[in-house]
Amino acid sequence: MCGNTSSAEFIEAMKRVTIRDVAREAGVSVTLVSFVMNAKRGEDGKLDCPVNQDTAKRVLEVARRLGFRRNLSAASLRSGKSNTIAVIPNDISNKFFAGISRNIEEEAIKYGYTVFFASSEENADRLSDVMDAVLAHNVDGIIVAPCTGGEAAIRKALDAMVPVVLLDRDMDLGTEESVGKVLLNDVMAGRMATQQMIDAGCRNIEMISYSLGISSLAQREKGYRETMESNGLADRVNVYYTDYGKVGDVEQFIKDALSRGADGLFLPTYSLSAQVLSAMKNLGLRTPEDLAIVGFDESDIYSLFATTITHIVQPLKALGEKSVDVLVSMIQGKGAESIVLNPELVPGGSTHAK
Amino acid sequence: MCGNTSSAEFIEAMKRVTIRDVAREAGVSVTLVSFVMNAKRGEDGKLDCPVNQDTAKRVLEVARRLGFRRNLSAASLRSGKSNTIAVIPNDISNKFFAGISRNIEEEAIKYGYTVFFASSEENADRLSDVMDAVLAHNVDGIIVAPCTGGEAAIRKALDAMVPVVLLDRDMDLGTEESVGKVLLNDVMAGRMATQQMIDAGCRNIEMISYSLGISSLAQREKGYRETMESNGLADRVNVYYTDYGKVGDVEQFIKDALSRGADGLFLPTYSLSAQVLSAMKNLGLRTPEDLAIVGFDESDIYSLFATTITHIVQPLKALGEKSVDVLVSMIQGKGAESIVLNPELVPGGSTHAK
DNA sequence: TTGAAAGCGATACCAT
DNA sequence: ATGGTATCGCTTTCAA
Repeated sequence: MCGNTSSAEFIEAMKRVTIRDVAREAGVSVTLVSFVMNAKRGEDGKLDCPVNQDTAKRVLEVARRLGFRRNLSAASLRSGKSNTIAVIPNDISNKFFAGISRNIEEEAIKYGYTVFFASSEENADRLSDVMDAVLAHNVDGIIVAPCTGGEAAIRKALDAMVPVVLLDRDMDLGTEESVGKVLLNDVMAGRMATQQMIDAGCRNIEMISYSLGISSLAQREKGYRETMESNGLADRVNVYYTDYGKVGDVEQFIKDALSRGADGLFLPTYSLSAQVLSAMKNLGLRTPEDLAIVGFDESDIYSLFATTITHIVQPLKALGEKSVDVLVSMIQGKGAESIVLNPELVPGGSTHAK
Repeated sequence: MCGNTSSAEFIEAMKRVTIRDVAREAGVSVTLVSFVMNAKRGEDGKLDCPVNQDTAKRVLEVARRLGFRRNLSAASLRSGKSNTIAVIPNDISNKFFAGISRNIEEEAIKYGYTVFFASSEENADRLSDVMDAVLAHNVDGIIVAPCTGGEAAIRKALDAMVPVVLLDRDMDLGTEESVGKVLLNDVMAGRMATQQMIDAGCRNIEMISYSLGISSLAQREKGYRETMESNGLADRVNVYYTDYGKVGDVEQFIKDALSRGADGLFLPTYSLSAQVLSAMKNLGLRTPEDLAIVGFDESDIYSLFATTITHIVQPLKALGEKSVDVLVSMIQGKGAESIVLNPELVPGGSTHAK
């Protein structure tokens, strides 16, 4: 039951089973046990290490019987690697992250990495603390969706020579060459959304955004502005900035927008889309009759609203996979790549021509 | 700029700064540095360790200048503690977890713990792997929302003497006494939902659930059955089970339910609620006229549907905080507590009396 | 208040 | 194919 411990009173006080215990019990050296425990299985099921297959089998059996579990702290201390990567989204509870986390995890497993998530909660100080924690844990690499003011925190990782991949949000760190990037073509997203409404006959298209100072929002806005300009609608451009987390002022904005003749609205995030749809329902407004709408990210709300809502979707699977690919190749000493992926527009009733 | 390293070519090859480097540079022993680095600040801002305040300040200053960062692998190896707890939700991208993760994190920080998240993705094998990973990382405790068949994985943690708190879902592990629990009063949730529809005049109330075999769903169903029975509607009880992740059969079920006279529907999870609302919209059904509805968990969809939807909300903040409280007290050697919290019903138009 | 030294449990180098 | 042993960076007695 409990290996060579015969008296029940020892069970409670049982110390952790170490590689030495296994070695002694199996009659081999710790070196051998270490080899066996770290060997990956070849496609034939055999262990690909310089150890006799029978010895290996015996070691494995003893380890299982004794309940051996590798102590990663020790391994990491000695080897400097932990086979662990950290993922730090700006907000662990948001839509974008919910959709991408699983893809990241699955891709990481393929490379043999374990993934831990820790949230910065859109707060630079918190990001700094989280960064200290993951660096203290000797992670081999970090995927981060940085929040405003997070430069210093990210530089910590760079100073510690731990590879970093920026996901979803770009950032100027000075030492660009050493940072990987996996981003959405946000300008294109802004263009697609705006053009869709123009094609539907809208002229006075406005936009609501957050005053967060993050690249993705700035780029989506850029796409909106460019498209308005290239369609001769430069003078109709209007962007309203609300605070992240603040609720309520969106309703007033919509009323104002309508009173000045707005006929279309671009919403560059899921949460803004949800707020606006909710406000429109409260105000008894319909889309596209009263206002054309293009939202962002995937959600049940787009199909549940009275009219289905046109929205921009991000290639979450590709974003997740690529961020891991880029990070792993950096861990392996290759250079930092930058990848930009294209969004897609899912047409709905909210941009039907009137 | 870089401490005592004067030549630029050394910067690239700079090894990790250790406690010894700090000790040498500050002219003290490593013991002292260790004391200082681990000291917590008292309320007066002074360090509460047996070290001269001036010496301490000097050490701190040197550590900062050299860019010292504690190696948690070494600390954890030596001390056996990591000041880290792991949270393993059944699905990192689901509604319940999204709402609770922040509360868990904030409560953990109060106790000085770092938290890492890792998802089991509703899969027992995956949970087993994740459990190996977090145990290898020497976490001090684990909060887990177990998936079906996860007993063995959880027992691993128990065997390793790492405290475990079951969140959201109960589970029979044999050795009950050593497992903490923080659960919702799911029976009450089922009762509240059902009673609300009965009060609105419904008689033929049905329920859709998942064939997942998890306690929370079973208990919610129990509450539904009990309430139907105590209202003399035992013969009207009908529960349809769909597969988690499967989409599409809900629409057919609704049609069937209506054809046999159903007038109310209890949806015990968010995802079921979303599926049903979507199906109802496709079918052109209205609530409460065609069917009364009670959904689960908080979401934008409940206010965006043509009629607002009555739903049951869980005390996410309390669930998150309590799970950490219970875990920490277990880490401190106190006994395992079991806590059950009550749900609330948020009334909406979907259960207005007809 | 301070320091010397013994580990914690792996890995990795060097033998054999 | 296998074994001996010196580390990795920190905490933790025990002494001074």
